[in-house]
Amino acid sequence: MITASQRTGTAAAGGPLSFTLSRPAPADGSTRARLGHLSTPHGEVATPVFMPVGTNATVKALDPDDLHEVGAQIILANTYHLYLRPGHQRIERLGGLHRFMAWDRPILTDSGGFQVVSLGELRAVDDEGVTFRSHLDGSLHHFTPEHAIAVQQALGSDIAVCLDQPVPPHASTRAAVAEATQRTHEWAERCLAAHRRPEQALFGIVQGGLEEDLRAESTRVIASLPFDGICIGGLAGDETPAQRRAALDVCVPLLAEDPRPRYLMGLGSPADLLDAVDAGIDMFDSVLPARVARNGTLWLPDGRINLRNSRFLDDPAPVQEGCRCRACRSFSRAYLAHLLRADELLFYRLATCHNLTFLIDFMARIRSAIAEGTFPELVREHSARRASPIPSEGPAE
RNA sequence: GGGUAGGUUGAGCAGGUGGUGAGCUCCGCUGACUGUAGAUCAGCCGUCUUUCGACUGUGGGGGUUCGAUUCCCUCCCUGCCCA
Repeated sequence: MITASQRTGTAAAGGPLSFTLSRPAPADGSTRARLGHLSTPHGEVATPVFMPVGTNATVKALDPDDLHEVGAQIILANTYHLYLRPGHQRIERLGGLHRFMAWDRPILTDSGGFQVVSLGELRAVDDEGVTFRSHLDGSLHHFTPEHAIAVQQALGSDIAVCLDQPVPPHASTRAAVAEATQRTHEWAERCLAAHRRPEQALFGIVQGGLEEDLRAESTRVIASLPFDGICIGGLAGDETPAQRRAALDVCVPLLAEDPRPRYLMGLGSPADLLDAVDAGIDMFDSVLPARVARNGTLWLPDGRINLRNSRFLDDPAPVQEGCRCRACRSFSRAYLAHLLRADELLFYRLATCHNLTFLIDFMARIRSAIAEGTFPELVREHSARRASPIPSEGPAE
């Protein structure tokens, strides 16, 4: 086994990434929410943080200026996608991912582990690695933990992530979860061994499905390795919020004395983030706000609206009164509803700006509540709002 | 005026040469979306009905027939050609 002292460049050794807690979770146990500070080669990140997803070296529909305006502190890009196109070596030749996409702040690269699930029929897994059939041209690609690390090193992200094998919650037997989790652990060690870039942090991933003992074991195994941070994977599928919370309440207490950041992979609804911060999570990513925006749904403090609904065609109000985003500053719901129907490209940009601004501001609000010690009230306020019988039309406006 | 091709559910079409035309694509309406094979997908989209189902509907009117979108008569409308 590799220990922290054998690796250079880990958090413990004062390496590429330091994580300091400016406000730890309170001792009274009212919440596990905490305030932290990530320091990376490309700048500082206040946690809890939401990371917009830029799979193909772009957050769809936005450019870096938009991302700055929206308030993105760090974004995620995808190893698998960039490996297939345009190729990690090409990006390396062109000066690395930051330069390639003109993003000067931190980048976290996902390993491609999630594609083990999302690509469905297009892949096969064995102990050695994953065999993917490219979704672009059908060509076969063998992806090993070592390969996943090599690609991420070529991309030059601030934070790399281990190749893992998530298990989709539906139709997963305990035996399948156990096997995938065990494999994830073996791959974690191989990723550590393959990782050579002292300026790049590396996070390990906890799996274990919804099996409490496997989650706990996985947490202990991954936490015992000298990673710079701990990802919790496999919890953005079709499990219920209660199941997710239960899984987090297994993992996080085992990390209570652990100084490293905790990253819950793949969650992105406001309610999910609030609950997971309460459970002690520091980092998040999700395609949800951006995808949902492109498909016409915009988030509001009291719910959401679907701009496809005909009632917005005559609505002169901004999407959200008082919102600082460029959509709300200049345009009406009627205009956005028109752009959506007319299939105009501007819609995607404006809608994405709004939802990302909304979520990033929501995280800022969470951070200030933690700072002020009022986070439990914020949680209570939101759960009361959700339980309230007044909004009769479900989660709508 | 003559010739010719047509008129099908909001639009554009398919089909149908005497045996029950509600099929497609747009548009429209609604929903879904969580480490992006997603600016995507699903449902609905003549009327009534929660469903089952019933009814209406092939430009209008008439005729032949057990039965007409199909055959006949007549009228209307549209495109093109010729005057």
